[in-house]
Amino acid sequence: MGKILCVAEKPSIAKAVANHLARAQARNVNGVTYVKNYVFDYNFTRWGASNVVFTSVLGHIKQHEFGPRYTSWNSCDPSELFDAPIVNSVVDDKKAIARNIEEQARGAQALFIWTDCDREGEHIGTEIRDIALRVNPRLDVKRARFSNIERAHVINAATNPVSLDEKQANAVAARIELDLRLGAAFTRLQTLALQSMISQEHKIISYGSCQFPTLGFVVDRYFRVKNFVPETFWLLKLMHEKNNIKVNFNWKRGHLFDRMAVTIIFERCLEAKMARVTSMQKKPTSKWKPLPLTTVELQKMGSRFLRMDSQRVMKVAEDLYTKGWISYPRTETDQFDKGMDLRSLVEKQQQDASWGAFAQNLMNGQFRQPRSGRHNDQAHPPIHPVNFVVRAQLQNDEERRVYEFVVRRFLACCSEDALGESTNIEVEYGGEIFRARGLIVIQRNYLDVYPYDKWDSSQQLPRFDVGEAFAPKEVQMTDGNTTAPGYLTEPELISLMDVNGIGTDATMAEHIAKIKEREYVMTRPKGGGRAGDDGGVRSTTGSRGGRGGTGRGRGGAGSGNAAPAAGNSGIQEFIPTTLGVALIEGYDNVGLDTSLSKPFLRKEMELQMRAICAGTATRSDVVHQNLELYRAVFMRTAQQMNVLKTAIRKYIPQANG
DNA sequence: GCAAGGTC
Repeated sequence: MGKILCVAEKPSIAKAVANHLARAQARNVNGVTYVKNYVFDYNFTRWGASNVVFTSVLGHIKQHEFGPRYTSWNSCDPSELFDAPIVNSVVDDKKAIARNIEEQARGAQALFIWTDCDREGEHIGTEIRDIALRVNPRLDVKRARFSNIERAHVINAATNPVSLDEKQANAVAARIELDLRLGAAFTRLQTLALQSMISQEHKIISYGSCQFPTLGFVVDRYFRVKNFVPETFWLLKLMHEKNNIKVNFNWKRGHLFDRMAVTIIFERCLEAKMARVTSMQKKPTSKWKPLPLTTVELQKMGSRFLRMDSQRVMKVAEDLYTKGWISYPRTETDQFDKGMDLRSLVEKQQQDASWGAFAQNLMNGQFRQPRSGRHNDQAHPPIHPVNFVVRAQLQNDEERRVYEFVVRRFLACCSEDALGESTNIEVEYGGEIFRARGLIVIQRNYLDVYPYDKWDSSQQLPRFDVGEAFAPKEVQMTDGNTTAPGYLTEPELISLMDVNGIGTDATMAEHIAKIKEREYVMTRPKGGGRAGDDGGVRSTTGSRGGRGGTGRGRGGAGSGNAAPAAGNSGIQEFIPTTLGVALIEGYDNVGLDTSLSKPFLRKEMELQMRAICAGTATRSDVVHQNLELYRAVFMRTAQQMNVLKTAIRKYIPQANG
C-alpha cells in the first residue's frame, strides 16, 4: 500500500477529519506540544487503499525578514527597505513541525493538503508543499476542498481532491511583502525622526496598513465631537386623551430648522381646531431572531453586553474552543450548512438549569431552521456550542458569560421570530400629518432565551375610527438642539473596521490593542467624563472643517448619539492621545493624494488581491505598482517631516525640538 | 526595536 500524507492548518481539523475517515491512532510528534500525527488506512478514489498519516501545522510556518545587512535600524536609510532583499525561513518554534512534514513526506506517494479554504489557507498550503517537495519531488500534491467538518462533507472532499490555487497564494504573498516593506520603512522613518521629540525612552512610533486607518477612525470621530456645533430646531407635538389613555402623536416632518416655518404651520393647526383620523392600521409584525454568530458579531456583543473588550472575548472564546465547548471562534460565516445536525446540538442543552427548558421546547416541535446571512468564508460554520458544560466546570465568570452568550444566541437562532401586533394611527390636523404607534408583543419566542434583544409592548392605544374627528387636548410648538455624537465605542470601531476591510475577524482586536499599546489612543468607560477632562488631547482648533460634522448633516437631533448613559454600561470609548491626533493631522497636512490614515488604501489592496485571485493582475504587478505609489508617499513624507513635527508641537507643547 | 496574517 502506498502512503498518503495529509496536512491540515491546525490540529483540530486534523483530528476531526482523521476521525471521520477512519478509527485513527494519535501519535505524538517529537518536540511539538499541540501537533499530533493520526495514523490509519483509507481507500482513496485517487490513490487506492493507502496508509495515511494525517498531521497539521499551526498556521503559517515561514517568516519573512529583511536580509541581515538591513536588520539594524541604522544600517541603511529606511527608503532602502522598498528594495532590500527579503529572506524567508522557517519560524524558530515551527522547526519541529517542518521536520515532521519532511520525515513523513519522504516515503509518501502523495501530499494531500487540508488547510482552510481561504486565501491564507491556500498560502499556508504552498508553504507545506514547498517543504515536502524539497525532500520528495515526486509527490502528487493535491488539496481538499471543504467548508465544514461534517462527516459526509469531509468524505466528499477526500474523494474529490483539487489543485492548490496558486493565484490565491500569490495574492497573499503580495500582501505579505507590501505589509512588511511599508510597515518597516514608515515605522523606521517616523520613529527615527520623531522619537526624540516625544519621549526620552525608545518608544516605537509604528506605521501599519491596519493600525493607521484604525487610528484614523478614532481621530475622525474625536474631531466630529470637538467641532460639533449644536443647532436649534423646532417641532410640533400633539396629544389627545381618549378613554383615559394619553396618546402622543409625532409630527410626520420630525423637526425643521426654520422657526418661522414651524410657527406658521403651528398657527394653521390651531386655526383648524379639529383633527381627523385618516388611517388606523393594525397589522402583525415580528422581530427577527438574530443571525448565526460570527466573530465580528461576538466581539461587538462582548463589548456591549459581556463587559469584555474584543481581545478579551476572543481569548476566552479560544479557551472555550480548545476545551471543546464551542466551535471554532474565528469565522465570517453567518449561515449554517443545510446538512448540519443542529437538533442534536440543541438536545445537549436541555439539561441546563437556565435555558434547558427552552431547549426542550425546541426539541418538542418548536425548532426552526436558523436564518441565513450573506457571508460564508467556506472554512468554518457560525460559532455555536458543540457540547454542554455545567457552569461550575468553567474556569471563571468570563468563560461562563461567553459560553452562555454563545448558547443563548444559538438557541435563539433555532427558534421562532418574536411576534407582535403594531398599531399605526394617522391623523390630519391643519394640513399636517401626525402619527401614533403602538406595539403589543404577542409571542416572545426567541426573546425568552435571548435577553440581549429588547422588544416590549407599548401602552395599549385606544380605539380610533377612520374619519373620526376630535379636538386635540394639547398642541405644542417646542424646540430642541442637535446633540453631539459620542466618542467612538469599541463595537462602533469594530463595525467600521469590518465594513472598510481593515484587518480580519481574527486580527481586528489585535490592531485595536496595538494602537493602545503604541499610545495613539486611550480608552475610558463611556460617559466617564465631560468635555474638558477628556484625557490625552489638550488643545484643538476648529480648523478641521473637512472632518467636522454638524448636526444637520447627520440628521440632527435624535440621531441616536445622544448623551451617554451614566457610565455604568461597561462600554469603553476611544479617545486619541495627543500623539495619535498629531500623527493623523500631520499626515493629512503633508498634502498627499493618498492619506495614510484613510481606509481607501487598504480597500484598494483588497481589490488588488482579488484581482490576483481572478487572474486579472499578477503578484509582481501589484507589488511593484504599490511600491512605486508608496515610495512617492514616503519621499514626500521624508521631505515634509517638518509638517509632522509642527503637528506634534501643536498637540504636545512640551515636546522637545 | 518595524507589519499583518495564521494558530496554541
